[in-house]
Amino acid sequence: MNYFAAPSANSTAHWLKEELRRAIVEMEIAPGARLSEQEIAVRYAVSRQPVREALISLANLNLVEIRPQRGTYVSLLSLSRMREARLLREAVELAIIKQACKAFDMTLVPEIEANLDQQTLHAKYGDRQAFQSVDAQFHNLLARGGGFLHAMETLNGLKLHTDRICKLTLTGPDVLSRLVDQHRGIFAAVLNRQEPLATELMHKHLSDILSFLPTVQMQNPEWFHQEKDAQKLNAPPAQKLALPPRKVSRG
Amino acid sequence: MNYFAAPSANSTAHWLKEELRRAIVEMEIAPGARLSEQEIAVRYAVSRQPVREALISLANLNLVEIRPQRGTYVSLLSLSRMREARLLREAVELAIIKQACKAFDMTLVPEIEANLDQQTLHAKYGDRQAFQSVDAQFHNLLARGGGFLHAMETLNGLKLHTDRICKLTLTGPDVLSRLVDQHRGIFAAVLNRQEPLATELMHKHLSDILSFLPTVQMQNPEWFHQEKDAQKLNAPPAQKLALPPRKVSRG
DNA sequence: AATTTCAGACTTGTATGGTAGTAGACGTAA
DNA sequence: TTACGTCTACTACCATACAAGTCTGAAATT
Repeated sequence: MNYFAAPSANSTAHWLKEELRRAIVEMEIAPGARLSEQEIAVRYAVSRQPVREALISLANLNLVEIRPQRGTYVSLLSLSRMREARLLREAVELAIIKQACKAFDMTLVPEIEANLDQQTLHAKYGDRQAFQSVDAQFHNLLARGGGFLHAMETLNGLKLHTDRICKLTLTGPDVLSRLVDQHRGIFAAVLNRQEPLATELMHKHLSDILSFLPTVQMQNPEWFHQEKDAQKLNAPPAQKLALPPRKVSRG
Repeated sequence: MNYFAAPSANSTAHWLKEELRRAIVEMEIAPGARLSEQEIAVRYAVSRQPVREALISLANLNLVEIRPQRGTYVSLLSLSRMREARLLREAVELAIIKQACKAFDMTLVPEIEANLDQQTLHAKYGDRQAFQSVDAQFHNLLARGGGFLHAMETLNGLKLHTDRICKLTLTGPDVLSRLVDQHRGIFAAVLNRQEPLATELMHKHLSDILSFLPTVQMQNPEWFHQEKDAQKLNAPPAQKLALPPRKVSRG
């Protein structure tokens, strides 16, 4: 049957797109780095065409920037984009939570509880990558429970802008388990139909996503777009906490 | 210079993508219609490769569906998608309006007023296509005024899902001029920093986008995904008003 | 008549050669 | 030293050829 066949889910182009997306979000390829079609083609032992198509899709996601006849580069991190994306994501998530509190699809409850258990586990062992994956799934499940079967596309599109920063800042079991607690609180509030509480918790949950942003930017200015901060737009307060000065190098 | 160079803005592929996007949104190509790479290539006198790349981008926008080795088809209209998109768009627009009421970039005021005048003109002459274009620009200007420089991407992505329906239902000067009045009201409320009024007006403005949807679906069921309406999700009340039974044919 | 098989005419996916445009090194001249 | 052409080695873009999967329909079989 294969009803939900993604566009050529088995094709080289699709596979490459996913692989490159992962590598970019995981910061294995630094923001601003060059991505030559030719080089990628030989590295993955495929022709240039699938590479090209993968890059086009990534450009549509704003993860790379194709400059014609010049080169293709991993998009730099943009403060204004991230702040906007965070704000818009909050708007979307709150709309979802509201609906979820009105009517929730109870058949999803077991799946969500299993998901929360996985979160706990990954947090315990500090497996950030696995946690982020399950975290995304949690938010998608909330959306589905609230009756939003397609919102995850918009949501994931917005999340993409902040995922790279989260990869850097979600370090250590303490940070992760704090997030799990927030998730459990939100889910409980939804099940209890406590809309004001649920929205308040979700707001708090999303608020400190960018707390560490200034620190990261300070330590790695070459990753960021230099932009006049004319647009403050809910600028997060500078965080004083120390951030591990990890530098990411290309594989 | 060319700082904001869109990815290959002059390329054949980009040009084709825009052309096909327009044709699909304007319903010149019916939902469900087949789009052969070969056929498009000969029609526009280009090779298959740029066509292919254009279709990939359109698939990323959910405007077409590529089924490997089978064919490429214009996406069907989906009730659930449209309802969700409308709801999410409202969430985003309200978030923007809130910010706009807090602090608005006054340098944009002349541009917006000029835009409103254009709306009035297009409405007067019943030029729906021009109106829709200027309408989109109005909402983008509001976003920019509120400090959102990138939100238009998310916004336009959500709008895409309902644009085809709006093309069918925005008929006649009376409907259009009503929308202009709503726009003027919203903008005035923003300038006067009347947040509750502004959000209320925006809510009303967006609420009846899908009013005519059941009628359209009744008259052209072949354009729609057949879906169990298990997800009612703010189902709009069936409208009794007569809709011109216009059938759209391929060019 | 009903079912299976198989050949062919499609479809999209991939590989590769060639083209036009860009950037940077280099030499030359002021 | 600085400014300005030229040349060369890149780049993404496009066209073409080939490969592989899918559907259709007619012919062979039951």
